This record gives sequence, C-alpha cells and structure tokens, in this order.
Amino acid sequence: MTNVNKKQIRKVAEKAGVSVATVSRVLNNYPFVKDETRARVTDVIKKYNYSPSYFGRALSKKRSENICLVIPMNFSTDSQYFMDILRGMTEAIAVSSYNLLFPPVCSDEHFMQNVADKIDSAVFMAPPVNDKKISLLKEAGKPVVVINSRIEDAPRIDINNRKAVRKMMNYLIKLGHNKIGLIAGYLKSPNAAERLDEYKKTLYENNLQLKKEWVLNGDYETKKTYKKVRNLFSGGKEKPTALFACNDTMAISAIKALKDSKIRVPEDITVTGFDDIFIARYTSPSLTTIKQPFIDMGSKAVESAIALMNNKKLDSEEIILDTKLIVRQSSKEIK
Amino acid sequence: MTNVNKKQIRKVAEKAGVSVATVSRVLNNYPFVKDETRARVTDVIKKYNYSPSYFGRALSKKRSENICLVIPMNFSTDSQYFMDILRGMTEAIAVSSYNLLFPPVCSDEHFMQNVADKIDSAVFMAPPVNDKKISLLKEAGKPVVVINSRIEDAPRIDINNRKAVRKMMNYLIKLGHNKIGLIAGYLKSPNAAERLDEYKKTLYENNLQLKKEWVLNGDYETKKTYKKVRNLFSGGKEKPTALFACNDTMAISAIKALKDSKIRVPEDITVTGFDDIFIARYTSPSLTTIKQPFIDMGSKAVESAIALMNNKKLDSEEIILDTKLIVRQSSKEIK
DNA sequence: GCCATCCTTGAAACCGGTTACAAAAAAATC
DNA sequence: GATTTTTTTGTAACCGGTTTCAAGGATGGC
Repeated sequence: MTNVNKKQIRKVAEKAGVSVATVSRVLNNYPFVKDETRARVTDVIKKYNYSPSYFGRALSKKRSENICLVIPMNFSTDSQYFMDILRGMTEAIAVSSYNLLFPPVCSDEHFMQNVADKIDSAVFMAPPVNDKKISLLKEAGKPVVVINSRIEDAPRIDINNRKAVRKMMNYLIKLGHNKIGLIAGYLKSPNAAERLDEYKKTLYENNLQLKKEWVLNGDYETKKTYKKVRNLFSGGKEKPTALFACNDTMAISAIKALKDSKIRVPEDITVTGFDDIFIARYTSPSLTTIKQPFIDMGSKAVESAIALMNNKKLDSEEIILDTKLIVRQSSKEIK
Repeated sequence: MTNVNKKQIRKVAEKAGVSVATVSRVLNNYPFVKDETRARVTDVIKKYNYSPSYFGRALSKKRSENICLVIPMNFSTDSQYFMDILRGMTEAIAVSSYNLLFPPVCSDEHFMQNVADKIDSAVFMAPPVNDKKISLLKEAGKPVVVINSRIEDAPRIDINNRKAVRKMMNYLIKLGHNKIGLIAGYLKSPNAAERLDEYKKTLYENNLQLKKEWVLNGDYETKKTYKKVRNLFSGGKEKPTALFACNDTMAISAIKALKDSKIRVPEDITVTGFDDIFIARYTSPSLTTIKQPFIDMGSKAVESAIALMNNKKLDSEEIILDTKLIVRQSSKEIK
C-alpha cells in the first residue's frame, strides 16, 4: 500500500530511486547531475505531471516571483492610458513565471503587512514625490521602479516632458498661434509642473505673452476642466486661439465645453492634448496630441523590475522614451 | 548571545514564554487561549512589530489569499470599461488581506503550472464559452466566477442583455425611428449573440422591417466598425435612421465614420451605444447609451469569489444587475 | 472530597520545497 | 597502483508557519 499523501517531491524521488536533493537539483538545473540520473528524474516528473509547489519553493528560496503594481490612490476611471501600460507589462512577463500583483487600496502599514511579503519588486505608476510605501519597500530591500514620476534612488521610466511640450508649442506657433493657453495637470506631480514650466519658457523664448488667465488648472480632471474652460470663454475677456491640454481627457472635456459655448473646434480655436489615448483618434474632431509610448513604458518598467529583483544592475537609472507629435483634426492654422 | 536568526514565531514564543503553538493560536484568534496569555503574546508581537510570514502560513494552510483576474487574450486597449471593473474589484478587497493577481498571457499548461498554485479563486472577464483555463481551474478545485458571460457551473455576474436591448429599442421606437440598424458585437460571445437576437425580436414585435444589410458585424472593434459604417452610407442604398451599437467605442467610431461621410449626428441620424464608458459623456455629441454598472460588477464578482474560496455558499448562482438608459445628445426624435 | 467536564497549553509532526555538508564514485595525475 | 581532484549523490537541517494529540489545570456537580 503506497502512501498517497507522500509529499510530492519525496514521491518523485522515490519513484526515480534518488534522493529529494537530486530531484531538486534537476528542477533547478544544477549542472552536476549525471545525465543518466537527470533523464530518469525528468521521466518520472513527466510521467506524474509533477510541478513543484509554489509555496514550498517560495518559503525556502524567499522569492515570490511577483511584481506589485501600484497605481495612485486617486486613479480615476478616466485614466485610460493605464490599460496600455498594463498591456505592456503583461507582454513583458508573457510566458515567464512572474505574475503581477494588484494590492488593495490600503494604509501603508497594511500594505507592508499584507503585500510586501508577497512580492519581489514593485512598479509605481505616477506616484506622488514622497510616497511612503516606496520608502518602506526600499527599506525592506524590495526594488522599486517608477513610471512617469521621479523618486530619489528609484529607476525611472518616463518621457522627456520638456521636449514633448516644446514639440507641441513649436507646432502651434508654426501654425500662427500666438495666444496659447495651457490646461495644466495635477501640479504636485513633478511631470505636470515641468510641463507648465516648459510652456512658460517656450512662450518667453518666442516673445509671446504669458497671460495667467490662460493657464487653467485642470488637475487632470474632466469636470474641473469643463468648468474652467466654460468660464474662460464666457464674458468679454480676451481669449486664446489655441488651448494645449496636458492630457487627452482634459482636451476632450475642453472641446465639449467649447462646443457647448458655441465655439467651433478647430475653426474658431485649436485644442490639443497629451498622451494619445486610444479614443483620441475617434473623437470629433479627432485629437492632435503628443503620443506617449505607454505600452513600451509598461514593458520597460517590468523588465527593469525583473532585472533588479534578480540582482542585476541596470544599464541606466533612467529610461527616457520618445514622444511623437500626432496631428489630427483638432488643430488648424490661424487665418 | 541571543540567536538572531531564530525563526520568527519561535522568537516571539520564547520572548513571551509560551510555545509556538500558542503564538499561532493568538495569531489565528483561536478562542481557547487564556486572556492573560493572549495579552502577553500580543504585547510581544507589538513590541517586535512581528507579522507572520506569508509563505510559511500559505504553505501550511494551503491558502494564498489571491484572486486571479483573467481578461480575454484579445482584450484591446479600448476596453475602457475594464478600468471600472478593476476599480470595483479593488474596492471589494480594500483593507482585506486579499490581493489581485494578474497572470501573464500564456498557454493553458503554463497557466496551471505558474498561476494556479498561487491563487484561491479566479474571476474571468467575458471569457469565451469554452475557456480551457476555467475547466482546468475547476478540476483543481479553485472556484471561478465569470463576468459578462456564461459558463456552466460557474457563478455569473452579468446584466440582463435582453432587457437592456429592449430599453434602447423601445426608446428609439418612441422617438419615431422605424429604420433601426444594429452594430453587433463579437458574436461568439453569448452576450453579443443575445443582444442581436433581442434586437430582432423587438423589431418583429413592433412590425418593423429587419434588413440584414443594417446589421453590421462590428466585433467590438473600432476599425472594422468604421469601415462598415462608411460602406453602408456610401452609394444609393436605403439607409437606417438610427444605429444601435453594442458598445460605446463602436458607437463613437460609427459617429466618426458618419461625420467623415458628411452625415450629421443626431440631426441626420441617431447613434446610440452600450456600456456608458467614462468618455461617453464627453464626446461630441455626447452618447446616448445603456449604462452597465461595471464598478458594481467588479465588486460583486470579487465578493462572490471570496465567499466561494471560504467555502461559503452563494445566495444565488447568478447576480444580474440593473442597466439604465442614459439619454444624451446623440439621439433625436425623427422629424 | 472525588469524579467528570471544560479550558488551556506544549511537543512534535507536518506543509513541500532548497541547500550545506559530507561521503561515495569517477576521473585525472604521477 | 596509489593519490589527488573532480563529479555526483544522499542525509539532514532549514525556511516559518499550522495543527493534531495528549496531558495538565481549573471548574462544577454530587
């Protein structure tokens, strides 16, 4: 009568007539196993369709093979670009034994107690500059990678925001616009602040006026943006001829506000976005925007995380990817 | 000289002057521990900021506390509604010790080898009717919940598609439309098929003509939809006065196609959608559509999964949530 | 005061792997 | 052929918890 409940690896060992150590060595591709022995063990493994227990392994190796994915607390459902990033991430782990772990929204202590243990590294999407979870994780020896933000001592996957803003501004100026407004993002995020700064710089360099009424604080929120745009375009104030929104959803919301104010886009005013989310090519008018390579960013972030958790050094602490100006219908030269 | 490397729980036990078993009992809220002992142990735990090792625990309990989230292989980045579902899911696990696990896209065997072990249950989003992973998981004793689909013996979170279609059709008919076209979804999905079927039924019941040229096979894809709509509205064929798209992105794409054909929405033709994705209220014109309660669906799915993995019985094998007709600008009564 | 019952605790086995160490076997050196 | 070196293997400890089982102590009934 065979013991059915025999711990798996011991059963394989028995059937193959070797010790559990040897089976383990075969499983881990340890080089000094005689070919003949290896073959025998492999056969048994195949025959019984054995695969090692994740937990047994993780416990002794102290490795989870999980990468944690942290998105900002206030991530709203309009963060459509997140789907692209996620796609890039899943591509980067395809066919690997790594998994992505989505933590619950919770306090920092809860996070450390219930998540930190389960992961080998983490990717943070656009975290605030002094995210406590990041420092706690690093204290615990878990590498962290950030996307679209900058955190001291954490590898960063990002775009060159200044260059991107400049591309758009130069394009608008070339179209003849000299009254350009900005719909800024959430200014506590370093990237949003940088975009605003570069907007100002470009205006200055081109001898264009910076009117602070034309800098709208959209905070990446559609509702807020809608209100501010309607407000700007009501009454007899002087109006810009182009509005550069720091993300696409704000641009779309702005267009809506303008239409509701009976102002035509692009005939009466040019509106441009930032991100190139999926829907940007299907809105009416379709959106002129700056494309961020989100899928790539997701892949690179995960690749970096994997390298770090395997104690490899990264070639570079910063991976800055290219952006691209995408011209569609929402922009037009000035008459 | 104290042994620093003492296994954690043993260290706590020693400091508290009890056995590891007792510490474990305290950790697991076992009732028959003397209050005084419990207090002593709790103090030590707090003092050393101890929290039990996830892997040690998982290994002996055979529980991972992870819920796997499977999205269809062909999920495209325009599946914006996924963000809402995800939000609902994270809400449902907030402050719990459960986590969401995102598997890599991979073969069924790979999935079983590298993911099945790590999870206690799984939620599948709109899986094809005979998804192999689902049956394998169930064989392995892991409960599965499906959203927006139907799989034998798996609890289902869904809407009443027939009712939803009927709501929209009745609305359109009340507006005076009697030439209504449908942009169907991916017909291998049971829900898409059901919507098509109910569309036909409603036409029949209202003595309206069913013209098969007016049933466009959009497959939930924007590009395909764009082409088919442009095609339908070129040449001298008879045209519908309303188009009912089975999701919002197809509706948005259809509107784009119509505009590019110089046909005005809603003045010349009514276009409606399905889902009520975030952007639907910001497109121009904003979209009349059927709201699916995605956030709710996500929460309910996770709640069901948690109940099942804790061996609780569900109140019901099917949770059918309400839909709502949202009237916006893209629909208009016929003159 | 004695016995049955219930509460409380600890020892040790168990979950299923990995790995340090040492010994045995094979190959290389002289 | 004896000695050294290199491969190959097994034993047993280890990772850090949970749980069964049995025993000791407290309580209640008579």
